[in-house]
Amino acid sequence: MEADINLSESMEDYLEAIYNLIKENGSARVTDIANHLKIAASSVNQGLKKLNQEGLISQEKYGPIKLTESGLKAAEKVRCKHRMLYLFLHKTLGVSQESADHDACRIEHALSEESFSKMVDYLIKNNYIEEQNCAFKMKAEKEEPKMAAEQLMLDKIKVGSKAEVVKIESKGRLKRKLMDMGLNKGAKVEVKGRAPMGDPIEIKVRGYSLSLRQDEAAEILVKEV
Amino acid sequence: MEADINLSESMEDYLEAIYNLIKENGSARVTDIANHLKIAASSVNQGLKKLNQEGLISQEKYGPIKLTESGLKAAEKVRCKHRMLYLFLHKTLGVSQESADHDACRIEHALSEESFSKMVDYLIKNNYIEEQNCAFKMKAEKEEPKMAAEQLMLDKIKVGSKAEVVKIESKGRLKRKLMDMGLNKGAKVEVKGRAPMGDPIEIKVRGYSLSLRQDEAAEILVKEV
DNA sequence: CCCAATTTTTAGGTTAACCTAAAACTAATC
DNA sequence: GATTAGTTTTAGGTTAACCTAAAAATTGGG
Ligand SMILES: [Mn+2]
Ligand SMILES: [Mn+2]
Ligand SMILES: [Mn+2]
Ligand SMILES: [Mn+2]
Repeated sequence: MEADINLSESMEDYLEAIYNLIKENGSARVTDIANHLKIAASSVNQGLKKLNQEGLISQEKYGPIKLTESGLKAAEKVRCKHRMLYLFLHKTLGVSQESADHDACRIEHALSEESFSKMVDYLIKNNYIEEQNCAFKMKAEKEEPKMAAEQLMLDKIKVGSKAEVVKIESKGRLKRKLMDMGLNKGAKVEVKGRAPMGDPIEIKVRGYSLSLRQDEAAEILVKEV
Repeated sequence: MEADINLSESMEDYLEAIYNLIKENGSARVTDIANHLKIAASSVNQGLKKLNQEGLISQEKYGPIKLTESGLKAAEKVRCKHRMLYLFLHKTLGVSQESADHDACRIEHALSEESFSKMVDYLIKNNYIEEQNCAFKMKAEKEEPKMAAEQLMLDKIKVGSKAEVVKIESKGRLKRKLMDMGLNKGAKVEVKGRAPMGDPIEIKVRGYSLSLRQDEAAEILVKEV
């Protein structure tokens, strides 16, 4: 309900793609976005720079793409408009899935807040959606598909839980070291124990047992399994 | 139903504006279009050049802007989409007139043929429009507001009818002469008589009686009153 | 550690759609 | 006919959003 800086259609599409990719794959890479939107990777890269400047994503060179708070909000809004429009076109008007989806992704950028909220009302009244499921916030959605299995840093995982490595955030030597220990993307890890001050964390990876310092573990992005 | 060269959003808006202005004022001038779309006249001028190249309008330097056959078709399609969307947003969803109109003029460019025709079906079923009134051709519309009081050349006006000068198509000396005779824009004329071969046409303007050669009369665009 | 494959970034374009300012032209009056 | 006001066009920009090709960094094995 605040400022809501005017985003261009492209910027909205980038945000939506990032949101969807993170939800599906756990991460949104430049090439994934490029394939999704059918544009060159270098164009995506430029777009991301702008989103970064606007504070909608956080991106360090070669680093993973994350939505900031305001970026997430904006992405959800676009996605919600897209889904509303899709439902309306497909379910109410009987437009084919392909056309409905295609048109929805163009119209989503042109729908004012007023029209959007009136359309939500209409869809609720006609039982195509449930009240709390979409109304402007898509609350339920945040929990159900869970934004792709909760992502957090390895040092935050509680003892006994299992997780899968998504990305190693650090660079250079440390990254090398961690990867050489078998902490590659996709590797399954289990947190076996933690010393009193949290400092050496004991994990099991690919059968091996490993001790990690907390600051090392804090560099490893994982998703709970 | 044919080729339907891809028009950009801007080009569609130009065509729509031209169509509406001709209908309302009898002519579409560069400045009118510019005011209507809230852009600079020079930008409109550039846009018109492109439309001209595409064969959608016919435009000679400093001359009047006319829609060609295909331009008219394209303009009608855009206008029809605009009106459908407006009706849907305003009448069905209850969106305010301003928002409905504003959104309609953005969405009109994003609506596929399929979605458009399904929406027309929907509006017909819900009695917001009549079948032949809009279905893709807007037939009725062409006649009712009559594309602004039938425009034709003065030599085609039948004896006894009255008309109003819209534009003098010729240039230079002849135009000067005709204007000096009082045939300015807005002047009311009455065709009093015509010689056997149609040649000298007798008209009355601002009280005076005048004789015009047929080729002179053929340069004067008028609308019937 | 080193290498090849992949990914990301940079460098250097193009195009559509705008803009302002100034020039060229037209309209209407004196 | 000349003057002035208004309109249209040209000239010379800017910006967003793309592109291709090449450089730089990362990934995952050997
Ligand atoms: Mn979109
Ligand atoms: Mn979309
Ligand atoms: Mn429009
Ligand atoms: Mn419109």
